[in-house]
Amino acid sequence: MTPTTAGRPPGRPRAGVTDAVFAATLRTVHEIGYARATVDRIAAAAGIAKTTVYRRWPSKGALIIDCLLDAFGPVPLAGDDRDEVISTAVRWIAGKIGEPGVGDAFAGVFSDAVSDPALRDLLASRFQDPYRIALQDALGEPEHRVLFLIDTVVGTLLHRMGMTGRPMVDADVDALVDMVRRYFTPTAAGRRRT
Amino acid sequence: MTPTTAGRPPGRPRAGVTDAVFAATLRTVHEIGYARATVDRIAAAAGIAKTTVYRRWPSKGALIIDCLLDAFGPVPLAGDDRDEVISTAVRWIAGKIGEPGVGDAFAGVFSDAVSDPALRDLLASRFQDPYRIALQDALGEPEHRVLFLIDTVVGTLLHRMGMTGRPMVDADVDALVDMVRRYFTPTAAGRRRT
DNA sequence: GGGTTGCGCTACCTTGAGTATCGAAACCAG
DNA sequence: CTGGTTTCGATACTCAAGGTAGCGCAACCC
Repeated sequence: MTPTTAGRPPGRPRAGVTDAVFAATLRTVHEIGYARATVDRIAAAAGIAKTTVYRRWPSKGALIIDCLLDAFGPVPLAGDDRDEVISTAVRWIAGKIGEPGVGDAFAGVFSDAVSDPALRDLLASRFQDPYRIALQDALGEPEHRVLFLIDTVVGTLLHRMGMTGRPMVDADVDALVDMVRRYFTPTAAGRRRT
Repeated sequence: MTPTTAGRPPGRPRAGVTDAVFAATLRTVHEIGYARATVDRIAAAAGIAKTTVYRRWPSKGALIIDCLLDAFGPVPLAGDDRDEVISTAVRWIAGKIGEPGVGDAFAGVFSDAVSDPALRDLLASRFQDPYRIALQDALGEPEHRVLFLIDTVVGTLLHRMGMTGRPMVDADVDALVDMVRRYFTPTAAGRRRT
């Protein structure tokens, strides 16, 4: 969507602030934690007014979800077989959650979503579903198996993040990869190496 | 501590309200969700004043943790081998989380703990540690392995609870048991049955 | 310059956690 | 029965944060 395309609407054009807001969100969450990262502070960190944030996103949760979508991007589905696809995907999400601010923000929205059905729906439809569908296609697994895989991997990573405040260390990520690989690749029990 | 033991202190004795408060907590959380289950409402459901709750527990989080400790009780560690001990323990916690109100309350405190370091410490020391130590003893595994086991099992169950609002169905609990059993009982890859 | 829309600012509403205060109630000792 | 001590319930309050409303001004097009 270049600025000159398809009949620009009248009036003052919107300032391009989304990138600045996303960056400010992750930075603020990383520095002072999710709870203290209020919309006010995030807006201030981005150099704009709180009201401008609420003109773009209907709620704090929606902002964080969009921020996470931007931070995560599409899931890499590289690999010759399911074994490798799963390993790659698990390591990818573990790495993303380990990036400064991302894990905290993820755990934070998830937390808020627990007791906010509207946010839960948003999280499921806008965030989880795209990855779920991509994984179903790549793995040829039914929906409930992929949902179980996501519960396992994301749940484990978030639980560690939530209980310790830090992302999972590499050695435990290796263990996680190993565990889900063994379970989802029936014949992989014997071939321990890539 | 019977009432007549060891020099009762002067003044009006405390009313025995903890059981009523625990019951009211689970009931309220189950009926209207964690976020709307305010301390005010819980107190009202228990038939006492909010101030009385705060005389017993220093924060809402502390109340919920005590309530969960009461609801969970000690982990059953039955079974002849590690394989069975793990299965029993996993099914036990899955069942507890499935009880009305318990899973919601658990997911709720966990959520709050994510961005509240004090509550996180409380959750780790008062709730997780006793079970972790009991499992270390029963399984003869080092601390980091048991922590990984807990992350996996609890994380998966809470993620499902958080994303769907409902506890995990039995078939998926079976899958979870299967997965962690395979990983934590190296020789179990061959003997698929109990 | 006129029309239209976005921005920053300030003030505000609401909810919920947690605190302070005060009178009344419950217990014991004498 | 009275006094001392502690707890209870009720009310009122503070504080933080999500979210909203309104206003003056800025930026764009014609």
